[in-house]
Amino acid sequence: MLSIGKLGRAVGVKVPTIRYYEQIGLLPPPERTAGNQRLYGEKTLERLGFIRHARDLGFPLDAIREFLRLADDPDRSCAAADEIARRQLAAVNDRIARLSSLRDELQRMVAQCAHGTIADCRVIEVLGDHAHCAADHEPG
Amino acid sequence: MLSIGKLGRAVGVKVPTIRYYEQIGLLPPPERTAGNQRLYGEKTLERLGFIRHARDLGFPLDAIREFLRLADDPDRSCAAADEIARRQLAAVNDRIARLSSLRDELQRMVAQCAHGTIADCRVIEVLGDHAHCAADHEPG
DNA sequence: CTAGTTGCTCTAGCAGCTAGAGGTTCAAGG
DNA sequence: CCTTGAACCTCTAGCTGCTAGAGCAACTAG
Repeated sequence: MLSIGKLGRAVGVKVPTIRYYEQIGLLPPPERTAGNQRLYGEKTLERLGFIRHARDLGFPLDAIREFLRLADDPDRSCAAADEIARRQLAAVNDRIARLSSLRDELQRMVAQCAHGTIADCRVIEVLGDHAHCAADHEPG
Repeated sequence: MLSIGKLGRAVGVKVPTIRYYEQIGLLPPPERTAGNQRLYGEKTLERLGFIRHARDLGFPLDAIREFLRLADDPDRSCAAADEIARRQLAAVNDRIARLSSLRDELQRMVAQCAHGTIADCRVIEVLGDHAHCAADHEPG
């Protein structure tokens, strides 16, 4: 059995975060010692590892909650889990595309900076004037 | 002179957001009508356009605040603005790299889903077991 | 002139934690 | 066995960047 600190260190999640996950119902209320301190077993270690990993991958807590409900009921169809993963994949592709055009613009900004005074520097101007923008976002 | 609603529509920023920017000092307190309603001129339109554009590009408000301070004082060296842009560029490249490995893993997850029950589905398993993870994040 | 939209201020809420106060319990060393 | 200090407890408040709502005042079009 692990204390909350050891669990946190084992999984790479901070102690207040674990308590927060319990509070919002992602983790079940654990056993307690006689002195009211939390005690965790293997199952919670795995469950928290799953949560941490999914968070690293950018899944919002709501999606993780769905995953966990599915995992708690393994006879149900895989389609739901698949659908969540597909949705996340689409969102990630979208974010990559937006970030790529952002990167292009930043590179242009840095390249155009003449290393003189602001008056000569295009960084501010590029950011202020939409006409100089190569990104995919719309004006107005 | 523009009302707050017209300014918002012109720039693509919601009305409460404009008031919020004023509250945190990104926009100066504007003129008011006799009836206490905000009135904006060209300068604020440009300034808000700048902010909106920079937000779209993923700059945090603190970085934007820095940019605006520089723009308000155009005799200073460009180096600071350049430095901010470089920092942002590095951060963006980092985010793109992380998202790319995330995309790979999600694609793998989706490809491995057997469209059967959860018991056969690797989505949950891949997320739970770090050994199946090709991403660059560390366990523990 | 009146109706309907837009504006005002203020407070509270969202995600996903993080930090602090003020106190208790546990584990290690002597 | 006792002490010390780290780790734990609960509770509240704060962070970013807004968004939503209440309850009211002012502006604009017909």
